[in-house]
Amino acid sequence: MTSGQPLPQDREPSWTIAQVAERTGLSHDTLRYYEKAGLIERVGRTTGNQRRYEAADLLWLEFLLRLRETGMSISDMQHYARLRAEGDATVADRLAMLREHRAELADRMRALRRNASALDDKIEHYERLLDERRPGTDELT
Amino acid sequence: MTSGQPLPQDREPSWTIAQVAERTGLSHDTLRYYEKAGLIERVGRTTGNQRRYEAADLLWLEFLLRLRETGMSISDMQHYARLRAEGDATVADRLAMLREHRAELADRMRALRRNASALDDKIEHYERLLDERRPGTDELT
DNA sequence: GCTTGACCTGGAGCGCGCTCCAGGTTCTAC
DNA sequence: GTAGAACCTGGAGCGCGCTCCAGGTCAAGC
Repeated sequence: MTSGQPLPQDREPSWTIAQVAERTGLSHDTLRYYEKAGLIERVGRTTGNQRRYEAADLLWLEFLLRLRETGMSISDMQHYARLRAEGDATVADRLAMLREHRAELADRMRALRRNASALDDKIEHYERLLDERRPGTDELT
Repeated sequence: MTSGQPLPQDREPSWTIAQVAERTGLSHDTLRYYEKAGLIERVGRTTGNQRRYEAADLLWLEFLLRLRETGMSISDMQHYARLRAEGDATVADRLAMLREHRAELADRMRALRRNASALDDKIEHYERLLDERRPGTDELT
């Protein structure tokens, strides 16, 4: 009867907050803040109340970071996280959120491309302007 | 001797702050804030001290908005505006700033594309998941 | 057992980019 | 000339997304 329950060494691997911070690029404070804000469900603890992140926590964090990097606000991520916590019944709602976010992202990317090419024009303009001002450089070589 | 100096009706067109706000999508407060912050050189005034924006002001504002929309911070825009105010001698510096900004923009756009396609995968995954859960819908029609 | 560094909590503070406010002046239309 | 809308200034306030702090507890190596 020593092997019915998972023994300590059978447990899935877990990471300290410092390791997760290192890996995600988030600070300790930000990780704790995300948990306090409800973006992450309460992370498992040691008997001494220290966080131990598991693989699933890391996957979720990576997804959150993708949302953040594509410009989703904390409050929208909170909304998404709440839906997720409610389980499979909210899959359609989450899909709708992702589709809307994706569409906004497409808009922003279009705008960025437009602005980027306007910047390119300006840069080219400055380059020509500088070339014209130092015409001797070439003639002397 | 009545036509040597530009008469009032010869003046170039100008716009009130409300018209510029309407046109740029910025609020009155933001326009005043940008001027106070040194992003815009002091705009011309009526004798009664009310702002009258001219064509050159609008062009510069549009350029600033392009920098802002591509993620440049106010303090970097202040730096750029200071260089511009110093005149042609700073063209090379401004070009360097624009090139760096453009490179950062390219990086961010690459990251956005990566994240966008990861989002697309997730969206597809949810779509399949929903389809599988309601297999009857098709069979009955 | 002790030391030292990592970790905990609740709550205050901060930098950014505006936004709002009070109290006053100017412009426009009648 | 007057009413009402638009504008002015300096400065306070705000929402966001963290970041820092104080005052403690816990864990790992010696």
